Amino acid sequence: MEDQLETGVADGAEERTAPRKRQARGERRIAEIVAAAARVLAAQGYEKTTTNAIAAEAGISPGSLYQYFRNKDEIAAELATTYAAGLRSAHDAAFDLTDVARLTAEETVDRVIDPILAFNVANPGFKALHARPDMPPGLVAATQPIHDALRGRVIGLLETRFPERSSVELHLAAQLMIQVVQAAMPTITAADPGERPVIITEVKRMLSAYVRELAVR
Amino acid sequence: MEDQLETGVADGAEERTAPRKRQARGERRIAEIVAAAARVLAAQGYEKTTTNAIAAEAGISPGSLYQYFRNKDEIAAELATTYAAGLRSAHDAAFDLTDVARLTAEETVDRVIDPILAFNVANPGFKALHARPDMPPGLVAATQPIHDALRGRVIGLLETRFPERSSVELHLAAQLMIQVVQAAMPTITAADPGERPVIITEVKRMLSAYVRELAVR
Amino acid sequence: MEDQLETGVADGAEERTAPRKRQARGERRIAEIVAAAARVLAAQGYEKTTTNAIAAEAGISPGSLYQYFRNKDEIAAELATTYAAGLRSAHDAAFDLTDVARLTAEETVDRVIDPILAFNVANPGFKALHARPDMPPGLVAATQPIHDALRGRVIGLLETRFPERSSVELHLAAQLMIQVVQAAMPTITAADPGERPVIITEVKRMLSAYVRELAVR
Amino acid sequence: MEDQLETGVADGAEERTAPRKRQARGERRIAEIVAAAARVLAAQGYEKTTTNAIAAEAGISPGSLYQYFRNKDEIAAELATTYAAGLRSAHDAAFDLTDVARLTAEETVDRVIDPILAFNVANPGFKALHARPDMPPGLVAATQPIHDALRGRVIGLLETRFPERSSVELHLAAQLMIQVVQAAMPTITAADPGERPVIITEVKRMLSAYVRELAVR
DNA sequence: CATGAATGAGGGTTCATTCAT
DNA sequence: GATGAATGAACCCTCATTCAT
Repeated sequence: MEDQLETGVADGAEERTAPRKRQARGERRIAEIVAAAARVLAAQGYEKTTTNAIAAEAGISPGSLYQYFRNKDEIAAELATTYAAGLRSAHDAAFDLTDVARLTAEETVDRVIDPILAFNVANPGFKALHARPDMPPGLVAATQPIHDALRGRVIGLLETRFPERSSVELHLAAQLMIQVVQAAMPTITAADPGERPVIITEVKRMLSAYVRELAVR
Repeated sequence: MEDQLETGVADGAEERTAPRKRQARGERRIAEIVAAAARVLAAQGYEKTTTNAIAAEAGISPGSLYQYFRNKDEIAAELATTYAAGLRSAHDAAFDLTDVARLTAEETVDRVIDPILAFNVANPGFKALHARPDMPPGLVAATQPIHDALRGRVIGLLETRFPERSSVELHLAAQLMIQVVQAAMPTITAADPGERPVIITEVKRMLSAYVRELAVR
Repeated sequence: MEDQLETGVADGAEERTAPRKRQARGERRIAEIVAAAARVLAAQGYEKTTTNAIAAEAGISPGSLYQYFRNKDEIAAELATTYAAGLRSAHDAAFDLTDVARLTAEETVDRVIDPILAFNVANPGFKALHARPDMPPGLVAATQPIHDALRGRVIGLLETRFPERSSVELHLAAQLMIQVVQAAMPTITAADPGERPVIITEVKRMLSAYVRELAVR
Repeated sequence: MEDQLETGVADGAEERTAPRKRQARGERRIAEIVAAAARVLAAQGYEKTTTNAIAAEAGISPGSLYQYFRNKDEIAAELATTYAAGLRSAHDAAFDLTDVARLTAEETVDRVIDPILAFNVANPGFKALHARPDMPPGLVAATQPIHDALRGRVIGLLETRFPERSSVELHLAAQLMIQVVQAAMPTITAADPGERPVIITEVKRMLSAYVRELAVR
């Protein structure tokens, strides 16, 4: 899954000059650092994650970090961007809007939730980046794209499913649905793997009920 | 315990009041410190809250903090206890289990949520104390009572309303409902006060739908 | 043995006015504080002994300490003085210079050492007051009387026993003998009580050999 | 270990020296810090020695200390190790067990004491590291090797000289002899350099007498 | 570019001492 | 006098960041 972190990033800008290689190397380094940050973040949480620990995990010197990032928050921001991309492509794989109108509430919910769940489980550092009261402003800004991308997807799905509902309504609904999943995530990941389906089912029940309510509102 | 301090000093009326006054002063100080901590916590979040900042906010010296608390976590723990009590009494005012069985889903949800919402709005430091992956163990322990108390209330209400549901089911349902509210709280408090009712309504819709689903499951 | 701490201090100045009682109370307080200090010192060592701990042990408030002593060192100084007196009277009981000239080396050594050993064992706080490189100057000065008193006694004994030896020689010899005992004290007190006699015997052997050497020098 | 750091970097000569230089710099820094610690320790004693003072004395920042040592005790431990090595080699220079059996008591004593005396005079920080009741456990452990090494030497010498004595006896004798020297050290170093020989002679007399007693016991 | 030693402002906490009551 | 809350400088240590090599 850490591999994913590099996917979709370094391709597309294949120039053929000397700087290119350096550029490529730089991007690889950035990816390595970000992957290291993800690992440390997953293990320690945001506040207890030190830049030295990230550097050590990435196998480079502390000083080198600052060749690529101006400060700690910027690393987190880059990781957030990476996560946004990863989540986007995870959703891409599952999303197919062609027959959304015919989906049951349960199916709709599955389409929204399952990729999020899978992504959270596969990327344990993800949760350390969630909006929290004491997040530094820079990180808040950096985290925004993730949420925007995610919400955009869900809004798109809801719009297709409920064309009669207002944009504001769906915006709010999408946000709320996502928040519910994220709120339940710690409980899910902390639970015994065998117990997780029970919790997930409960979350889905709530969301399905909500989607149904949205239909008849 | 406090009484004991006064016992055995049978002579002199001022001997009886002096300790009480000091006692009272001590409790007032503790309350002041905790209130100051709540303010700083609300503004800065847990990790960025320094003991010096709490002391300054409370108008005392750093050393004085430690006359009343052994360390930073203990201050947070005391605040958590205070919040637990506040939340309990907020719920007490709203809770009346006598006719719960006749409640509609909407009414049930209101009973659960409204006190929580009001409490969160009134106590902006509350959110800084929520369980997070990188919380110090002492704070985790200190925060537990709040969650337990809250969940206990909600479980009690659900049990009365849905006697046919299993304890495990209701336990999970209660936890999930609370998580939803807490997850939506940042959005609510961050929103323009005029916009809040819309968001709150949406949250309640989701929960009401869930409660209804719980009834017919 | 703590009783001893009060002995020989408060008597001799028995005035009969109002201040007298207060004076007496003050001296009793001082004695209590000093005794408390001795206990804490014995348990914690000099550096780890806090004035608050002494106050608590004495059953008074920190502020009250400073009614009787200007600072921490002064308490230690007073304890040192008390110890000097105690040691003096301990020696008084054992010393009888009338027939010293006829004493064997072993007997001479016993006379010097036994009271010191007994005193050290009985007053576990004594060792915390010994001259050490990091002692505050005030305490150094305060400790001096103990050593002077002790050395004075031993010099007196040696002078009687070895009238032919120069004062400088005996001064040095006395100091050295005392140092040896003090140096061995931690080993003795730390040892299993059953093992102590073996160590003590060894110390005495060394000193006896030295005293004999002093005779034939 | 150090070698390993250089292995696997087969290209480039500067690649081979750079680590060595850095390594060397690190070891020099450690030595500087330890030397600074010795100076501060000599002047202030263990408890009053602050890490900031050591850093200042070493001409570095407080934080830099912790690049090389995990905490204050570890610095002391390193100094203790250094002292142990220094003392060992000081003894090595003076020790030659081949003809110990023929040594007079005086010569035996000289062999034991002279290196210790010289070492103490040359290393004024040494005394601050001696076992005391209130020493932090880490320092106790760190100091142990010094004493063990020293005692081992003396025991070895005594065993060669007095093969008929039991191991327990010699163990005790060695410890006592060392304690005597250490106990007399403050007096010696504090004394006017011109006066020192007199004191030293006296100490040696006592120990010689003891060694003689050991022979005829 | 890479290194990793160096920095130094704070962080939480302690404690001898003071002072209002 | 007695109290104990209050003080605040200082302690040990951390870590994001910089800089000489």
